[in-house]
Amino acid sequence: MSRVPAQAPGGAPTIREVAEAARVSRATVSRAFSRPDLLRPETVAHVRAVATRLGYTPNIVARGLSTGRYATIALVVPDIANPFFPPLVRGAQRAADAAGYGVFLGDSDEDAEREDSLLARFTGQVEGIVLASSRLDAARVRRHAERRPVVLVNRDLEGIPRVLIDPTGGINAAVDHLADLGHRRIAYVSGPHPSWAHQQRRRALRRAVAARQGLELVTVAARRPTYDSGVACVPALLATGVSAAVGFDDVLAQGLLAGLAAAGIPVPTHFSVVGCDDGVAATTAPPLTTVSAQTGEAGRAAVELLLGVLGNADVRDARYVLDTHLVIRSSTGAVSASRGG
Amino acid sequence: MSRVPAQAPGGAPTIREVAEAARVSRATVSRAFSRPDLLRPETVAHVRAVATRLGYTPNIVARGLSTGRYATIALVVPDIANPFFPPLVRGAQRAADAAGYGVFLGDSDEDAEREDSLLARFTGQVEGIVLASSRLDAARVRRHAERRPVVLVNRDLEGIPRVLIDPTGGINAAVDHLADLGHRRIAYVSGPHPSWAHQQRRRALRRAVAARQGLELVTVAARRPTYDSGVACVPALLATGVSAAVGFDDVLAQGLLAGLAAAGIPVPTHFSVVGCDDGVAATTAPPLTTVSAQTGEAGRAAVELLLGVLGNADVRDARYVLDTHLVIRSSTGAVSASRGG
DNA sequence: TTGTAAGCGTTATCAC
DNA sequence: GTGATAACGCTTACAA
Repeated sequence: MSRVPAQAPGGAPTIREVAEAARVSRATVSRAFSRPDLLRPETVAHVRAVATRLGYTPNIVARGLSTGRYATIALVVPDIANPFFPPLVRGAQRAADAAGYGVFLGDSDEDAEREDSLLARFTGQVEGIVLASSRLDAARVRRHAERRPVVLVNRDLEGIPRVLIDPTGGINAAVDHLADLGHRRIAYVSGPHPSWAHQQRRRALRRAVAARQGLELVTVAARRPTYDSGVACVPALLATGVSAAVGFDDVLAQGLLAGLAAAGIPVPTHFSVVGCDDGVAATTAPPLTTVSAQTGEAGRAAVELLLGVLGNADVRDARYVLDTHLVIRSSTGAVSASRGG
Repeated sequence: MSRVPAQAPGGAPTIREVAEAARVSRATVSRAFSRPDLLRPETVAHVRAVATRLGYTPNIVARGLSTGRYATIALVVPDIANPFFPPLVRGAQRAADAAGYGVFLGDSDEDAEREDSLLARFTGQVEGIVLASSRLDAARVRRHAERRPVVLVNRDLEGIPRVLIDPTGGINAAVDHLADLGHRRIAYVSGPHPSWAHQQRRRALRRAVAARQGLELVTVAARRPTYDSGVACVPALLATGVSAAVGFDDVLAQGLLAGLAAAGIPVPTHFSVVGCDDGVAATTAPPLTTVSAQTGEAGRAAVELLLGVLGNADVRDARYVLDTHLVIRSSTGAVSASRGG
């Protein structure tokens, strides 16, 4: 067989060349890297020296083919351009890197079919998969989880390890905060209905409001969790007569801020807005009071959970819950006379 | 030898099992997928049917080991959390996916050493590399380019294919725009000195200002291209007595906006701000007038260039230049009486 | 402690 | 048109 050498340009040296140069067998070279404890120290030193001189690095792909350990995981997100994900991706990639793992990134573009085909493709070449805010139905997620270890982020499926961002703490604090400021009627500007995060946030809000005397919650449906959609929601929001709103996420809340400004309603003196995620909240105008989530930590935790599964740790049904807290900035204030709840 | 099977959970079928079930040789199964034109149509159909029944998919890693074609590229960025990169990553991943390639993502965390080690790791398992806004010195970039095909984004090294975002068009338009509004003295709030993008923007600004009568450019050094740094720059910016500023990027410009607001300077009536990139410009308050770059397109183009190189297209010294244009929003206005240039 | 050789799943060469 | 078989680069029983 004579094909294009795998390491085409530069022709990276193989284990065989190192073996010949060091006058040992290929097995010995292999062991000098993967099981040095089995070799005489001098042998290890000698082989390593020769390898370095030749610029040899073990070929991870070939090793993977032999051992089944590809040292690679996949991370699939619905939309890397959504500010929620970059910190998560960063945390995940960093944790993987620290463990010597490479990360395949997949962007499903919010599309279940696309996500499905990305996963099908990855299955053959990764050891495990982190699925963040999956758009797949439970059955399909489980199907993939049968073929490869899967860790979910913000999706709660029994039997599949998952890291969940629990909005309860932050939402409770937000409702307390708004109540303290004198708000009585509060709106939730909703997220995408099938989203786990949306379900959780809505439920947490309902409970928080129900637990406090004299508060009322109304829901305003946003078309999509985008800035533009937030802007567009403002008339409907104002029509409800509330004096404060909690947005599904920061981006939506930022749109609310812009729409309110356009409508001539000053924030926070005449209307209060709370965001979620703390992704862009620090840089809005005014800076958003928001339910802060540890997004990067979620990415990190998901990867560590996955590595745990791969290392046979019995975390089959792990459920790692990250809590949230309220960060008070400048988009919330005392209820005004004109719009008191 | 009896090790953990490569496709551990679920045990994906191999080419051998399909061959046996279909009563043909492994070679025939292989050809049914990679060179169906060499087989009788009925054979192809039969093999494919059996494969489907068994749930067989060719193992990309094994194929890669045999052919040297891993169907995988690497994309390395300095900081995925910087809003400039997510659209680029998205464009790149999409283009790669369309060509059947997987994307390894690396985040160098703005650190050259880290970037170096990421690249060392990727070299053995990818066909080529896209290096966006590399923090590596030219020598090191070239060293990597010797081992694997590399395409650069926003870095201009002769002999290495690159896609460049040329700020000239947008900057010229921005200077015209500001001049038309009556501004005479304009500040450039600078980016990181070693950055190619910064060098280009500064040079384009200098030229644009020099080409027009009665304009003057001053430079204000930002510590880093961040929101906070933009806020912190405002006193120095105001001390220069200019009436308008162009920020290195949108994030920095957004900080300027916030700092100006905090200083009680209304934008755009008393001060004008222009950003760069058009990453977050549409959602600032007020919405930023900005030099819009086709970030996603840059990612797409880089990948296609790389795939071209891999397909032996002779683009060794390709230099793909994307131009920019000015998007006028609400952060620029006529110079005020009090701060006229 | 080290070497031999089989095998990971695929493709390419060469027969038939 | 299809089948043997060696090879891709590496790891790992098993022997020595």
